[in-house]
Amino acid sequence: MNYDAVTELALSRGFYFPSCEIYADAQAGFWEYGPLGVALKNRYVELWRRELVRRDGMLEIDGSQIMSRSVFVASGHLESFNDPVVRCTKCSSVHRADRLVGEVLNTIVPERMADGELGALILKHGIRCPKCGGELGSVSRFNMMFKVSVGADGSDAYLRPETCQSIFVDFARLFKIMRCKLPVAIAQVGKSFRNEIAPRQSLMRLREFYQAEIEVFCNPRRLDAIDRFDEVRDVMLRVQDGDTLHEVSAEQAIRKGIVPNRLVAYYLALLSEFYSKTGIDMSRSRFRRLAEDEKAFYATVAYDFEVHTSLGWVELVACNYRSDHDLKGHMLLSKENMEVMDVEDGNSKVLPHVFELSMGIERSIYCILEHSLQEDRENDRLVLRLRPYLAPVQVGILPIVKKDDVEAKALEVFRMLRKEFDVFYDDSGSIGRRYRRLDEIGTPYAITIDRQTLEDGTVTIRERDSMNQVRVRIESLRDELAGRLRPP
RNA sequence: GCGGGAUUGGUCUAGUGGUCAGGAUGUUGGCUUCCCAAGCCAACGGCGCGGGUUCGAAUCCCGCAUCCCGCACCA
Repeated sequence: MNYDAVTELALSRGFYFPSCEIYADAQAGFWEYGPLGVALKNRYVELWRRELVRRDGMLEIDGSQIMSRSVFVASGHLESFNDPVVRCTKCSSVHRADRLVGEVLNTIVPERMADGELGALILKHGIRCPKCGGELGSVSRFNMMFKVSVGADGSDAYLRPETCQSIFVDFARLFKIMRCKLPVAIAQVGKSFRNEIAPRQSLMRLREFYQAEIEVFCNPRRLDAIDRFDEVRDVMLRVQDGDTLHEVSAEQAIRKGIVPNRLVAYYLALLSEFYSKTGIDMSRSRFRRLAEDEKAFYATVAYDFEVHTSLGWVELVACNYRSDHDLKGHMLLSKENMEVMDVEDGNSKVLPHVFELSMGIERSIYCILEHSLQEDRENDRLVLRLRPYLAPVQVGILPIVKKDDVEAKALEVFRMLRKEFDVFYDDSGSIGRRYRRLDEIGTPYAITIDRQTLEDGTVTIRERDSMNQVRVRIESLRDELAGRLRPP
């Protein structure tokens, strides 16, 4: 389906909707999860834990969202998490100063060139507005971090612009107390905050959003020494490099040099296996290798996991090789030693490098919804074909008619199941109407209580996708449902 | 932030100055109904915010906000 259909479903059924919408001063880029959205998100995160955190033996932390100024001095965000811009004094359009200068002078402008220097170059070469030819103003910066003041004296701190900084500042302690050996991965789910200039497309570009991040700390001399690689050597990867889409196994990707080392290939494979279980159509996905000018300021090699939707290609996960950018920065500023021993490398001291998988949860949720929502013309219904283990409401409980004895029995079944499963009891409207309502929110199973139930203690389980029904005994319902709702 | 379009019950929408803002869908209650959006009765619920023009504004003007598209940026 498309963006409009997903948005309409989200608004009308409570997956997500704009924040503070009853007030006129509500700001763009903030959205709330409604009841169904929370449940879907929680199940998504649980699958992420299962397929990545537990599978790989990662450590998970939950850091604070407000972090001290020094963190972002060390990480480079205060310096680099912004773009130099110039505004035209005539038409007031805004341009990237570094790109403009680079284009006109036909050179590459160093990323960290000072604003004054850029301004001087603009003056010296008489660069004017490319749109209207007007005179350009002075170079300024827009930092994307939200500044907050803490305590009575109001000292500066910032809302973290990416969750991973918590992991980096905690690294030395965690490595010691958790008896870590390289390579080790530390994971975190939490909120990040970016003061986007133009938030857009509901869940796709938010100012406050969830990330699930994984930071893999590794010895840069041993990037091919991953014994776990054997588990994924046959996993197929779709890697886009320039104009070429390679569809290869993880093993072939290494042999053909499409992915630089086994460590990167291993984690791309884990990610690929994870996403194939979310219900996203993997034939509409790719790992796109980023060109030099597309990468974040801290990355040396970067792949974006992208999914094609009605909005075009959407970036769900940034996979960045951050080298020792962060640990080195924090080590220099904090004086905390971040070097660790690598016993596998002759007991040498090493400052670990980092490969990260930085996942946008809202974007993932959106893609799952768009790829799962289908119009079933034959049966005149809208069906959200979520994988059963991701569905917000897992089971509908429906008395076939509203009659005392049938209702009583249905309520009995409902009470029996409600603590173990997310069940929804519905006795209003015709049975077909109730099935349709459940289909639209992705409920995989509906249990119907009818007259036969009163006679022989069996109920029907109706499957959302096939609309088929089977009869099972009430006593076996619990096991039956648990089996059907278990992740693969 | 710039340019363009839009904003009417939960959702989709009709309505371009003048009767109680109409419909569809939905929701709630009732009747009917034993397997896939049936029917009947009743009820609920709306003009994004602020200012202006006018005897009178959902409708015209201005400002703001939000949403959508393009540019730019990004998980």
